[in-house]
Parts: sequence; C-alpha cells; structure tokens
Amino acid sequence: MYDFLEREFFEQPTLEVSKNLLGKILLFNQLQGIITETEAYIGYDDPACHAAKGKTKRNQAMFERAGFSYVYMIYGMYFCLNIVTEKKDFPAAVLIRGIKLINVNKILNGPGKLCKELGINKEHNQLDMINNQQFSILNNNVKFPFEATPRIGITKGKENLWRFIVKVK
DNA sequence: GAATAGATCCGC
DNA sequence: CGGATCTATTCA
Repeated sequence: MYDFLEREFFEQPTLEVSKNLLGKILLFNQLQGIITETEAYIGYDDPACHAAKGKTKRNQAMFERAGFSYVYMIYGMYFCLNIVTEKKDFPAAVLIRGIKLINVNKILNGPGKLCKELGINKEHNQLDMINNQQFSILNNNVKFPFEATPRIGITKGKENLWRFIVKVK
C-alpha cells in the first residue's frame, strides 16, 4: 500500500533527507511507525558526528552507501538507529529520534526507547534498507510542518540547528 | 592496559 | 541532577 523509498532518496544532502524523512514510515518486521523526529550528522566538519575524525570499527557503517543502517550502543544500555546518507565513503547519517507507532496508540520519543521497543540492536547494524521487506522506510506521501532546533545530548556542534521535529498543535 | 566520554533515560 | 551500565576510543 505504501511505496518503498529508493536509494536516490537517501543520496540527497543529509539535511534534506532529515527533513524529508519526517512523516515517512519506518518499517521493522511487522511494526510501523511515522517518523516524527530526526537529527543530521554530517561528515568531517561536524564535531558531533561519530565519524568526524575518520573511520573506526564502530562508525564504519556511516561510510556505506546511502540507505544502509547504522546502529550503535550508547551509554551501555541503549541502541540508536541511523540511516546513512549521501555518497559511499562520505560519513553522514540521519538519527531517528522519534516515531508514532501505527495501529498502536503509542509515541516513542527518544532514540533509545525507540530501538528498545522495536527490538533493534547491533545485529541490525550496517544492513541495506533498500528493497528490504523487513527493515526499510515507506513513503507516506504526507508532509508535516516541522521546526529546527539544536541537536540533543551533544557537547560539540550545538550551534547547528540540525534536529527536525514535527510540530504538533 | 587504564581511563574516559558518550547522538540516553528515568526517578528524585 | 545523578545513577545505571558498557564499550569503543584515546591515552600513557
């Protein structure tokens, strides 16, 4: 019923992908959720980007082709889900921070809670989400008004308004 | 090998 | 605001 997003969608500039992902549907196994909050992490000049200083074992998924997943553990207890953007070997990704579950009246606000609830873990790192029936993004053909704010939880790069959140009224 | 910071969350 | 909890990365 919904279209799967093509790889070209994720090959756009990361800020554009971050905004355009709002309202799209995250599909993970049988669960679906409307994306309500995202953050952009972009390349070598973004001090908050995990890969700002180059490739490591943890961040290598960020160097994959656009449309791959980047899942990592944070604070010893939570996983965070990102979707890689732009060109292969350029480290950039969009952090999925919030979704509204479909068919269940539940809002998952926060990247750690979201992954815990869906069951996303390190096994789901560096997977291709294009043409993937279990783990992908669907086009909802809906646009929501949103606002841009500083990203959450970072110590460097706060001046960039690279967090995008659907405005609710 | 040790130290430490970290894209979080919850409860007080 | 602190504690939980742990790992990848950095430092010595």
